[in-house]
Amino acid sequence: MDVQDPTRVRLIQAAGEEFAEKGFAAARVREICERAGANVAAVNYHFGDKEQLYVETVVHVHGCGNEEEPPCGEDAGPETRLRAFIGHFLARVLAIQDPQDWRHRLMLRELILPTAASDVLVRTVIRPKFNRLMEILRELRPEAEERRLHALAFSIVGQCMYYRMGRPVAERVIGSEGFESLDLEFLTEHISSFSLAAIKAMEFAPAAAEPDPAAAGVK
Amino acid sequence: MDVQDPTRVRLIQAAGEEFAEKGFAAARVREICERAGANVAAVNYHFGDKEQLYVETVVHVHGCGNEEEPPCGEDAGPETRLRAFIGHFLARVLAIQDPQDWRHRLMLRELILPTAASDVLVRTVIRPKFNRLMEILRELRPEAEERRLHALAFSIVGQCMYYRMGRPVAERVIGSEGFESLDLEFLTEHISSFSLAAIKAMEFAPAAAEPDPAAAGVK
DNA sequence: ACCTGTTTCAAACAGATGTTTCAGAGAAGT
DNA sequence: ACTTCTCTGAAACATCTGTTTGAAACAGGT
Repeated sequence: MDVQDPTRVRLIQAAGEEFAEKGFAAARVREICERAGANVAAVNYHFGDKEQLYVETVVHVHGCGNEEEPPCGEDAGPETRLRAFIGHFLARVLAIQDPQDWRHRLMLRELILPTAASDVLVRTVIRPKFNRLMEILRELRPEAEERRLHALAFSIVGQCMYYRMGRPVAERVIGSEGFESLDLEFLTEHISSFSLAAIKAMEFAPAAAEPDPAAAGVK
Repeated sequence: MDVQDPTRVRLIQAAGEEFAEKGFAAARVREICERAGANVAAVNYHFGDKEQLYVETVVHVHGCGNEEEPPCGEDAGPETRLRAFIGHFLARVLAIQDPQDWRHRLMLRELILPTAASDVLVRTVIRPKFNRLMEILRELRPEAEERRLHALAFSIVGQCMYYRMGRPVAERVIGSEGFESLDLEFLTEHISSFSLAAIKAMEFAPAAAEPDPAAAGVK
């Protein structure tokens, strides 16, 4: 938030912090303008109204969100690529603790309480990333039907995302020192091993073709 | 929201819906009072102000949240109990689509954006449930260290919770018809099998390369 | 110097929002 | 009937919120 930046980008910066912290409804344009060192009228002059500022702020996140690409070549095997995917995903998820990084917190809000702006987000950022994951899974289990692949992908994404969404409560449940010990390296290894073990060992029962009626599978 | 209910409980009911839908900041007391069929002054008369109404509403959720218990006896094996746990958890998670059921949506907001009210929630509802899961996992893999058990528990909880938190974006990514096909029965089976396969097959490497000590002894 | 289009600023505006006030209805006890 | 207490109702209040206005500052071109 340099002073010499044009007002427009200072506004987006300040708006990002404010929206990420308080959400759209609770954010105040006066506070945003104060943070940006601009006049109250600046928002309406540059963006029309509060809502359009919000949309442009969310959209701006995507532009900065695509920068990093998976640090793993396409030629590697599916296992390696899945590990890289999870590590990359987790790294961004856990970076949320950085108070400077309002982009992820804003993104999180968008994901849970979606507005019109999140359509763009899904199309440009999330769906491509999701499709890449689906490709890896398809390589690992080519015989799995589409629905099963979706569930597999969500199982992996869900494990990672939980450390973003569930962080406040998880920290209170197991204590903050216990939570701190779950660092990036350990979690990457854990979720990768957990998921790969499951993917490789799982039997995809079509539905009724199981002889044992459910719980008897204890061994 | 019966008309003959006392104003106080009608207010909490209406406030729950409103808060769950729009969040604390965006919720309007006039709207709440209108839904409750009460006067605008009712909120301040019965609860003091908007914030205390919010606290009492959240607290009220916990009272109603404990009602249901796991539908599975304690004498069953850990695998059966884990399946029951996941099924029970998922059932509540997926019930969020019920527009009548504002409690879970409100709870979700509390978990992500925790206020003072969520301390009570963690202590009375979440931690007991989490501990029950930890017991099951300890039975399945008694040799696992505490940190690993936490990660395992979060992997399971994360998979389930994703269908609550990530629902909006997941629906847009794979299409609503694809999402609909992931019903309670299928997801319970999937997450249970996925997690059990992982728990049984996973090798808990402390860090360095273990030759093959206790980990392989499951199968 | 003059015009022109752009940007900033202080002030004000209209509407919404949480809250308060106060008169009075209703019930219960004496 | 009288008091007392609890609760409701309509209106008003003070403040906050997003937005607009019109003048002024600024930069660039002619």
